[in-house]
Amino acid sequence: MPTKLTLYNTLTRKTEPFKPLDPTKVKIYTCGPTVYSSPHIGNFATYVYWDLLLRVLKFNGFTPYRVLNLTDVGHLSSDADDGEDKLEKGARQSGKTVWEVAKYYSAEFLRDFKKLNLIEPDVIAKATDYIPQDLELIQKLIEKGFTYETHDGIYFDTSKFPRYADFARLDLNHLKAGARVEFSSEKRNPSDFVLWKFIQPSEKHDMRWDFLDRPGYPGWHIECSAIIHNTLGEPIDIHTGGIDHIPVHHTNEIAQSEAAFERKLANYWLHCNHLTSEGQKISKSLGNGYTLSDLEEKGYSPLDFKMWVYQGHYRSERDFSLESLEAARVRRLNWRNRVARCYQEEQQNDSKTAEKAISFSEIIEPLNEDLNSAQVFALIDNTNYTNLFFWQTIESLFALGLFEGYEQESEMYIENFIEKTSQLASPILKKRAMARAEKNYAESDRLRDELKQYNLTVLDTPNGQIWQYIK
RNA sequence: GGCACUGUGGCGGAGUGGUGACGCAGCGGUCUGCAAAACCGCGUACACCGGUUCAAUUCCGGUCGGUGCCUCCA
Repeated sequence: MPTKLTLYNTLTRKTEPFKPLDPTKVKIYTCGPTVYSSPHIGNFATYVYWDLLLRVLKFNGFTPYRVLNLTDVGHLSSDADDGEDKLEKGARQSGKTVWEVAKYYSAEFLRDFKKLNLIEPDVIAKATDYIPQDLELIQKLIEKGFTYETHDGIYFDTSKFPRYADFARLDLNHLKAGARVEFSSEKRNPSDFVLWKFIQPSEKHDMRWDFLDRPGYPGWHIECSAIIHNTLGEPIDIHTGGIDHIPVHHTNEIAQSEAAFERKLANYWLHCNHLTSEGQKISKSLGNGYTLSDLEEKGYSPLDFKMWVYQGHYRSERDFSLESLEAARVRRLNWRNRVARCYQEEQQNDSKTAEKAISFSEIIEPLNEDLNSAQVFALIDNTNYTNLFFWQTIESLFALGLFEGYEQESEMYIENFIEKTSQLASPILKKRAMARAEKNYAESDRLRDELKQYNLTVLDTPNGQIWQYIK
């Protein structure tokens, strides 16, 4: 009996059985990055986790349909007084236009997304492509009386939405006592947030759109509600994001969407925890945190990082270090070599049975319990008898590049890498077998060295030679 | 100040009311031209103090430590 998928739902704070509205189209929305700087490993950890969610959904027979947004406008860099958004700031610092900055970092994000072997979203929605939809939504909220206007923008009045505090279980009274929070005097409630920001005549803001006969730009939260409404439609099945989004962004998103459309926004809310890096919080504003390119320069594949991510649970606090990445790298290398070994064994005797291999229901069981990849990895390591089919299944779930090779120059994954490697190695292995038969060990060792240029070595097993990857 | 999370061997990291997974690192053995792999074996790790219980790492309370959010962030 296969197990049923259960997921931890922030909405109820419980692990619940997953029941989609429509199994043939499971509607998923993922809060994407703000494209104003290079994404770091902490950012990517989340997309790595949600990639597993997609693959586990597929494994359970569902068909996910997933929208990811790219925030290329409108997030303020600091307090409301400042009024400068992060993209504009990035542009000013680099001497580029905001549009160029957004384009540059979007491309970088998508490139790294690919490097991690992540399933491409069905829709990638740029915030700037949804301004009319934002305004439509804001107009609706204005008409319904959820908003008020101040000199600097249109605000959502959170007191008009009684369920406002429910999602994050906020204590709104104590929010007021916050030590670090300063309130705009024009705001009616501390938790009120801006839907649309007016650009003051003295302000420089390259990205601008007219609304109510004045130039302005969207607030931080509106795009997600507008994009969901126009690409998926409420309610959606799963909304994912980082844990930091619970008290503000997602709380506000729910308020906007549910006030406007009077339907539940999402049935399941999944939040992953944050990474720290070598003991320190990773933050864009602090400017710390490795990028995937940093790791590549140190000789690690993006997929080594992926291995590292899946060794832990998405809701745990994780601390990244190069030392633990090295452990993940070696583990992944060992897996790739096990795959290579299976390949060579099955080449030799075409029907190798893996009667002691673990069953697929054993693999899926921990994954179905709120995506416990770490436990599956332990099962995999405990399984001595595997075959190629087994590893293909593992690869379909984790996409760790066990069958592929990565070419640094072209930044492409090479398919059929094992076959190609085998073709390279087999003539050398043949010569070496002859040399060993003649006890010509000098020649045998020379041939072993020759394999190094292909990043390979050779093992002498009781059943003959087997090539293996060195790194 | 408010809210939440967390403390497992050298480094990571699952999990459970009743012999403490797994990876990396380390050690011993079998095997081996060498090497490696493979296989077998090896570590007295569950912060501390109470409580509940026949039994707690697992539940409850407290202490100490760490972290996150409440401000843009995944």
